Amino acid sequence: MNEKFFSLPAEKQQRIINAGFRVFSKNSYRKSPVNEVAQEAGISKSLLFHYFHNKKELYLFLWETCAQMTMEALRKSGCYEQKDLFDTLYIGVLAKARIMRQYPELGLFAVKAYYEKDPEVCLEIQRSVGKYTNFQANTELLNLDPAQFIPGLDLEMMYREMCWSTEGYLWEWAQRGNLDVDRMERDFRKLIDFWKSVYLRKEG
Amino acid sequence: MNEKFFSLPAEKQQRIINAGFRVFSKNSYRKSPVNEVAQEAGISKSLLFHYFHNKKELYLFLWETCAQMTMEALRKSGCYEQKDLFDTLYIGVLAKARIMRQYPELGLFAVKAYYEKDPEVCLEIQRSVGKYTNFQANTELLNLDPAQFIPGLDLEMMYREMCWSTEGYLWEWAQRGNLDVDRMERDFRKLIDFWKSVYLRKEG
DNA sequence: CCTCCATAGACCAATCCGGTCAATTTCTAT
DNA sequence: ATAGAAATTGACCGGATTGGTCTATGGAGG
Repeated sequence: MNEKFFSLPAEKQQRIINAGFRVFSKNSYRKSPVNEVAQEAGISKSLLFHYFHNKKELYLFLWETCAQMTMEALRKSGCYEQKDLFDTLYIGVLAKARIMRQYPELGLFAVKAYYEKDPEVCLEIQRSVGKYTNFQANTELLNLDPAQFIPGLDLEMMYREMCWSTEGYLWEWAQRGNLDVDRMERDFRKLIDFWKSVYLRKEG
Repeated sequence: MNEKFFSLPAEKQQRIINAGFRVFSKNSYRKSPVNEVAQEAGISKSLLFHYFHNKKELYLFLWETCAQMTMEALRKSGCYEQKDLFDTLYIGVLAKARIMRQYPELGLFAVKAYYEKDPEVCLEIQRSVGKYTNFQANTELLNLDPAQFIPGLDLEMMYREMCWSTEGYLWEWAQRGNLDVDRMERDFRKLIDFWKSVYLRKEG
């Protein structure tokens, strides 16, 4: 890719990246016209091809950017150093919300790219995933102290249930297409409080 | 549409409908080639156009079929007459599983069509939705007896959380693209048992 | 052998798509 | 002000795709 891209005013870079996320998250790789990306970004197709030699390069750049930004945001949010599961979760959500304010479709793009099956890019994506994948894992579970929770609770089930719920919530808004980040933050605060009220052992 | 379609052997009708669900659930209306539908159904494009005069008609037929089948399945499953929330839920899931065995992508198609924004079909879809929408509603909540549940439980939150979780679960599999219905039935059985163990007031 | 009719393949015109290029505008340094 | 470099664009191209049509084929029934 053309390194001059990074000399562009930040706002313009962001507009282009966002347009890419949006278009590629709505359609499969093959059915996402570069043209549309340019239009949404408010620039000409030629200019886009000036910064990225071809569609594939643009796509892979978006993916790499997406991965980098997510990891960076999570890392510096400090959510990994948290002791309490719900604190971890909440801080993670806040971090994600902060990204989504700048790049609303980043999350959707990530998932779509992760499951992309087009042979033109699929291999590269998977290879790149491999590099990062060691981290996250569900290390959280290891640190859980059963004494904190109501007796007999199936901790793994609880965790999976919470993940699904989160995905379901985000997906619902993604379909509608007009995710309101403030609203999301509030909803998640309530959701997490709900979980605490249900899963945590009552004090006393 | 050409009524002769209904004289086709059931298995062939089903194959065509399934191909339609699959293609239209993967891409937006505009980017779903009729060609692909025909191929996936194992027939020629010409034949498809023989039964449905144009793309729009095919699409709208699929939507109508999808809505009819879903409502019919839910109605005759008897899940609406259930008293217990979790029984209702479980029977509903079983009913949905039965549909998904015949039409794996029906659910995905439904959501995609519901949120479709293409002006060529969007209006008709919404009009059709209006006809059915009176039903479902969240009538379930009205029949809930708080005494059944653990004290202080936010019933509405619980219900929404369960919905999100369900959506999240289905979505995750949808992305992977290889939903195993048996597996789903088992997972949901476990999920519902988990909810019961957490939300229901302990006997005694 | 004739008649339907399900079915397919070739075809068509329009559009779309990735990508290029020459031209024009804008910025910068003198 | 002006030359030159860089940013940016609109026009363009060849090939693929798409919705849809038309004609041909092949088999079942009489």
